[in-house]
Amino acid sequence: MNKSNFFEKVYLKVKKIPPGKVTTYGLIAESLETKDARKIGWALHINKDPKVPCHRVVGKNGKLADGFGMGGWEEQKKRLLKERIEFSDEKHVDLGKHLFNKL
DNA sequence: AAAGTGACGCATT
DNA sequence: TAATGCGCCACTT
Repeated sequence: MNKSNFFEKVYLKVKKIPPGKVTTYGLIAESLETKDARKIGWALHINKDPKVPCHRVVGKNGKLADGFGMGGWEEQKKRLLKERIEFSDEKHVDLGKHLFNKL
């Protein structure tokens, strides 16, 4: 049942993201003292916990994830828009205004 | 144990 | 600018 403590750490970080803010895989990876951003996305991919705002986690350049597990990046974008988060492109969040780097 | 996988990141072509 | 390759680290089979 417990995949690994690593996942919990990821979830913990993501859960700390306040509404209206976003963060990147790389930033979370650094917070966890690792270099692998892939693990972050992976942890969120298998995640089913609605308490984890995975839609607030984007790529380095604010890019949304193609493989979002609930309907694709379009669903993610919809949620972000709901939190007043602005987009610089269809698939890119405006990190300059909403980046949360105080994990 | 070895090989394969993965919602990324960065360098190079 | 876009596309491709390689690296990274933990998990699954």
